[in-house]
Amino acid sequence: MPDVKHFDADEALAAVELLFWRQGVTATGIQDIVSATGLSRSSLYNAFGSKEELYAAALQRYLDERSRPMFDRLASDDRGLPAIADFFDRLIRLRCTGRHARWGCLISNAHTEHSSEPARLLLDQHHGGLRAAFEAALEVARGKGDLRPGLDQAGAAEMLTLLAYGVNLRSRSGAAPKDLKAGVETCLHTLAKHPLGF
Amino acid sequence: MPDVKHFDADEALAAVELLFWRQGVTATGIQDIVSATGLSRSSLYNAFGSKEELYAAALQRYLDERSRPMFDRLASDDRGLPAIADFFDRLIRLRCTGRHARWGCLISNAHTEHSSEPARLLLDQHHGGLRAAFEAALEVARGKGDLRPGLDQAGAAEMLTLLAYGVNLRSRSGAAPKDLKAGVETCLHTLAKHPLGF
DNA sequence: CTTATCTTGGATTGGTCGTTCCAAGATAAG
DNA sequence: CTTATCTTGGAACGACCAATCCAAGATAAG
Repeated sequence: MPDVKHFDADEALAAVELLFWRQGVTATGIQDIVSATGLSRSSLYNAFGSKEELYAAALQRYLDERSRPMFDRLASDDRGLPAIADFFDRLIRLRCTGRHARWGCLISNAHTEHSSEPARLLLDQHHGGLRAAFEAALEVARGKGDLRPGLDQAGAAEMLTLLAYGVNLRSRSGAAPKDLKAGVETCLHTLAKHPLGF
Repeated sequence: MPDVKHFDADEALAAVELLFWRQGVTATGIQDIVSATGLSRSSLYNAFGSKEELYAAALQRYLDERSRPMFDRLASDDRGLPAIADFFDRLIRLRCTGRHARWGCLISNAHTEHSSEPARLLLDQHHGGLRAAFEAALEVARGKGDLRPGLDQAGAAEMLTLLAYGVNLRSRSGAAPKDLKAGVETCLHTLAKHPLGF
């Protein structure tokens, strides 16, 4: 008896995610979403509820589909410091070139825009996830004896996380990749016991 | 013959600055500005032009009245590394406590919201100003022999600037001051030649 | 006071905001 | 096919958006 859904909810959410990512929540109207998804207002509200809920869903999708894979790759990379360097290389390339150049990071952007408590929790999750991934990579580096003696690993993980946010932010205003790279590379050099070969 | 202005333009701009700082541009309506300044729409548009121009003026005021004094203090502080540590101490206190707690930095926030080219130039000015101040402090530290040998000072200045943006961003979502401090302190320790006494 | 000029408040513009509602269309079980 | 249920598109809601305009008020020189 009951009718089934006539569209792919996640496909629609993916389109919404791109809108919020590029333009922000407040600058994105429901009409923009209707146009981008091809769905009607009714279907949208029926499937996702209010705009705020839609935003939260988009944040969640970004965290799961975009951030987490980056975190996991970093955390399971057994190279230590080179893994961290690789992470930042990819990050800067992602932020400065290609389809999403100058978009920044949806989660970083949300720090300025968010309002609801569920949204804020997602930001903390993102922060914790990235920080944990850095800690894992640092622990590997320590095992290899690559870390500067006396380094506070927890503090270093927090520092690297804040640095990543800085990269995300500045890239949105068109910061030069070479400047971002210079800042990151100096940071990595100060973590290492011996001069790095990259 | 001509009549004179009946209000203090900078006083009004200061109120507008606070609104944009706390709520962002898009979330702030002209009506909010009318209420906060006590001025009429006519006076507002007559004195400042469009909302976009008003935003640019607020950014400029923030840069001149809030950021620059911090930069100048840092650049003219002759202590070197302790000057940098002091800068971050003040920054974190400013961002996490008091009247503007959890507001972040208007310029950092603008990275997500800005649209016009004049606004973007102000962001670059801010970045360059802070970076130059860090470079000056690092140069002092080098003169004292406090810097780790082989450190790239330009890269370190860029790193510290990105770190400050990270602090600004995370503070808006209620990051714990102790976490921010931990990240900053580790960063400073890695810059120093010898263990720091603070 | 007269007069010329600028300032001011309030009404008003056309447009867009997020959201709701309802009738028409689509679907699948019986 | 009938029937019950869900989906869909489009109209409509009141509220607010940035911006403009104009008549009335305030001001200061002569």
